[in-house]
Amino acid sequence: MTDRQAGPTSPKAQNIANEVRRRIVEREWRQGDRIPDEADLAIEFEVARATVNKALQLLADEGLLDRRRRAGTRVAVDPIRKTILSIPIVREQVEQAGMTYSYRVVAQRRSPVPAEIAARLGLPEGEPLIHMRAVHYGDGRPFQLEDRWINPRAAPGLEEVDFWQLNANEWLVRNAPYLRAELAFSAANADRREARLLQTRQGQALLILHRTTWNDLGPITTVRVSYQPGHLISTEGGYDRGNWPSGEA
Amino acid sequence: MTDRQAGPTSPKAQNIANEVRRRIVEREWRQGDRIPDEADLAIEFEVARATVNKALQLLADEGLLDRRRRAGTRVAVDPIRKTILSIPIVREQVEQAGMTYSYRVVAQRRSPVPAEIAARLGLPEGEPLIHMRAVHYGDGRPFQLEDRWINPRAAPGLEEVDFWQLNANEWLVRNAPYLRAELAFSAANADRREARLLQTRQGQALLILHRTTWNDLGPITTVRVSYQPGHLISTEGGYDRGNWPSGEA
DNA sequence: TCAGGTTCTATGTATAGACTTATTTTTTGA
DNA sequence: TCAAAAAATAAGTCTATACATAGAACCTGA
Repeated sequence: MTDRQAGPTSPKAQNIANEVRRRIVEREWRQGDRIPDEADLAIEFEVARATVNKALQLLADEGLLDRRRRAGTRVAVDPIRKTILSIPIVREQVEQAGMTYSYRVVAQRRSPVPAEIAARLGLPEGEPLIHMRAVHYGDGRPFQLEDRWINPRAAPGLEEVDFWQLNANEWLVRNAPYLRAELAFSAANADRREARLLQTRQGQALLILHRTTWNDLGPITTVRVSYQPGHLISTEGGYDRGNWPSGEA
Repeated sequence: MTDRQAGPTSPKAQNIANEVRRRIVEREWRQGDRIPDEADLAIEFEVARATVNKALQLLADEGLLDRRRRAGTRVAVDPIRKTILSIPIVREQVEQAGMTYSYRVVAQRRSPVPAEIAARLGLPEGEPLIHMRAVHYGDGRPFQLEDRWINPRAAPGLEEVDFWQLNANEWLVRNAPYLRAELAFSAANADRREARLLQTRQGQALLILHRTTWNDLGPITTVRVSYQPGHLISTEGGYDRGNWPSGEA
């Protein structure tokens, strides 16, 4: 009934997901509770079971629901905090902030990989990789610093590239798509070189991002990014794509 | 034909997604290229269009594909790095590391909210909130430190709780599910108090996590977590759920 | 030439029905 | 009593079909 008077079009699965969220937040359904099964909800909401399934899968992906075959669907006891984090390309990030982007390679050479990095990549120690250090600037002020190891065996076409001119990150992103990525955050005190390159003082706390990527040929690259002091990496909106219940606040 | 001999069962949509990934990584389909439309792929893979749609949506969510109505599907030019980050509950994290968890409240009182926090929460300055500081330990050694502001108006039942005994984080997680969350990372030098509580030296670089959550009643809580020196927060597996192509490496 | 409308097309979403599969529950039998 | 076998059930997946809709592409005609 009231077939559709909800103006702009509201995807049913979204609406159902929102309604379920509401019931959870409103504590009609409490943590650990079993909720009605898909078939029942399909009847209640007057939709096909597939639609309910889609909605509930969405919520399960968010960590709000636990679903198990035959056992049914329950409100997660520990609504794990899953967020989608997207690491933008530096240049875009800088330009989006209205600044002029520039890039400078500080060092680059082919060099046998040290033990620590080799372990991270799963390569034998001493394997010759390309090592480079570069600084990214916004309006001439240092924005981030990268210390990167690249495995030429996993990045065909790499040898021809002149990284003194081109941004390694962008070349890799555009030319060596990866299958798997690992990402980690930590903090470190700026050492003397970092302090100099980032134009800050030694000992300053820096946010560090480690990223390693692989394709089917093996590890492509591992990079340690040091951000300028005070930099914030943030994610927003706990939930993937999805409109909010109208009265969002 | 060859109806099903693929042993364990492989969800078709997953397989298609993997195959598309392979074609992208293998550079059969290059960044910016338009790929065949759903109908064609459905014919090629001998599945229903809905199945292709599911696979491609998955890849679009990962940021590997750009899809637009009528314009078709293209390989993303900047395969944005989207990762799912899940922040575990402290206690579980500690216990999973095989350590004994403990928790100590350092300070707690009702207090008018300072301007900075008020702004973050979208509340008027001076609103009386509950402010608390606590340390989480693993095997008696400080693991993380939290500095939290709680809005009792958004967390009914809060007044009765004795946070000197109970873990605020867990109580909130279990009793005040949120609709929206904001999360941010940064780094900071330990001040004198932090250094003392974390048993480290002043100036030590610390990884800081800020989290603020809302429900339909307004902001619930905002917390600043300082991790022990050297702590790493990592995410793994660039892709959501999804089996890997068999020869993953 | 170009603003405005029209057509067309690839994706977005929903549907009913079927079948699969993991698990729980129940039953059976030693 | 307890373990193994059988039944039941809820989610997981796929199919075929339908219609909606954004947005290119193509037409107009002034």
